[in-house]
Amino acid sequence: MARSADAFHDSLLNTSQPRYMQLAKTLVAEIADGKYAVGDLLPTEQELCTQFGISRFTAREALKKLVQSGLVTRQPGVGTKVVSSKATSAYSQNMAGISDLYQYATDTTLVIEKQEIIALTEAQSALVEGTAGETWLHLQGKRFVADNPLPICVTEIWIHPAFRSIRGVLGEQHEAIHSNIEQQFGETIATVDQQIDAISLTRAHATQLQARAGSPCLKIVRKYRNRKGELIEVAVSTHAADRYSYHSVFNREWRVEA
Amino acid sequence: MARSADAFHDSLLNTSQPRYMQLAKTLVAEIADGKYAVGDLLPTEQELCTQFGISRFTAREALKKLVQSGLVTRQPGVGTKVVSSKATSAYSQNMAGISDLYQYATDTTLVIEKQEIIALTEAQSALVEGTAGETWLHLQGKRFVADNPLPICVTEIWIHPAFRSIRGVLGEQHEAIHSNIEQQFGETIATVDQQIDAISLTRAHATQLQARAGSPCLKIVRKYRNRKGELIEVAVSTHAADRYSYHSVFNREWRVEA
DNA sequence: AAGTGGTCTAGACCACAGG
DNA sequence: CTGTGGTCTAGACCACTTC
Repeated sequence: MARSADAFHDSLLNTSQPRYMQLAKTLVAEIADGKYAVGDLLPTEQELCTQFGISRFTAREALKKLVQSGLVTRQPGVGTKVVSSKATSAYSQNMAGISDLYQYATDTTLVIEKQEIIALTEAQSALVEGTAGETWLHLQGKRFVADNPLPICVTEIWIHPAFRSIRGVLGEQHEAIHSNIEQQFGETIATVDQQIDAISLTRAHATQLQARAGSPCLKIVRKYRNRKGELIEVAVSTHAADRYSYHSVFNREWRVEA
Repeated sequence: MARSADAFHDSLLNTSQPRYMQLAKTLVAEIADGKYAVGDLLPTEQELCTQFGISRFTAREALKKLVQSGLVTRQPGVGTKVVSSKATSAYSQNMAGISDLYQYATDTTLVIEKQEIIALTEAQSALVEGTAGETWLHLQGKRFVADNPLPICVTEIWIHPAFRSIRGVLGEQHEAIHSNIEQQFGETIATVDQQIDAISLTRAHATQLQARAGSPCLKIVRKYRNRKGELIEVAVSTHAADRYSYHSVFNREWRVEA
């Protein structure tokens, strides 16, 4: 314990990050290293306070991060129990956070077939929270997985006028479009909200997917926002039902409300 | 502002919930009512403190809830901006964690119409990760929302033999079945994994939902597990596409990254 | 310069689980 | 009973945005 506390205090020189985040990383590393095994109890809040010379608030903020990562569960009167030793469950289409969206983009291939700057129609302006007539960049393509020649979905993307000069988004993409925006413009995606619906395949989409018109499909709309809440990109994906399935895992939070 | 603050103080008599949660619900309601429109700034933390007579800690905890719900974004030097009013025609469920599953169960009504103990078929044993012949409790029902007489989904539930003696799960349910299991048996649900697919409505389901057979629908399979990873309950819900929409928000800071 | 949210401290009381 | 985590207060300093 003394060793990790020393390492922690050394890291306090790094002012780039808040203390609770540094403590969270320290604990994550210790769990990954096996210092605390699955089923073990982490030090209590009080112990963390004295060991690391921090207030209870800071210790709790750090422990919150572990709970949100699904590494530990907490219970009044019991303590903080380790339930998993790895922060991220690398594989499988597991949507637990933004990072999984990046992973998804590298695991699959998006082929952009059309790229044009368009003036928003009324309907489109409602979707992208803009005003009709604004000139957004509109992309259209299909997403493929591994060897399968059949696309898993057709994707339409709208990009805010400020980023419509984005380069290199025609043809095969092996990383996310929003990742491109982040790199080329220094913009950061802070939140993504998505909505999933079941709809009938339109004739046009059916042709592109080589599926039967009217068959069920998953329509996923993802809106990418910066930390100001401004809409940077909207992606609408229409998935052939038998080629795609959405999966996610939730871990118990610190609080249960009735 | 005086009215909402008064209503808030009245609700303080309700000790069933912490203050920050009550404040969060108050703000969510005010956003839904249009008191704050999309693009507006919410009161600052300082204003909330004085208006509601709470400390900054409590105000911040409440605002965190709104951020997690994707309703607002926050920025130092600027304020708390509304980015969504959560107003949709069809019932839209927001899933950010397990607690939202409890909330969903209390916001809607599940009517269980059939309850029987069955021996697993081969197909069922694969679904519930048991062996054929095991005797699980099988429930069947429909879920309703508010005044709408049309159900939003039909639900089938399988419960592990250890908990098949569960009581009070026939008729109208206003809390989650897994919540019942937790209370009656002291078992704790630690993780939930769910899978979402689009399928065609079978004739039987179409009749129950009073919808058209063959129309698209969302099929959601949720598996509830305890801390040991053992499967406690499996719920399969088939949603009429035009009555239900799945929504979730990812925030950048949800994960601890090394 | 003024005000915002982000971080942090040092206290406090509570419900709950365990011996 | 003691100790746990959950909630809450009243302060404080900071980086940042906006004027």
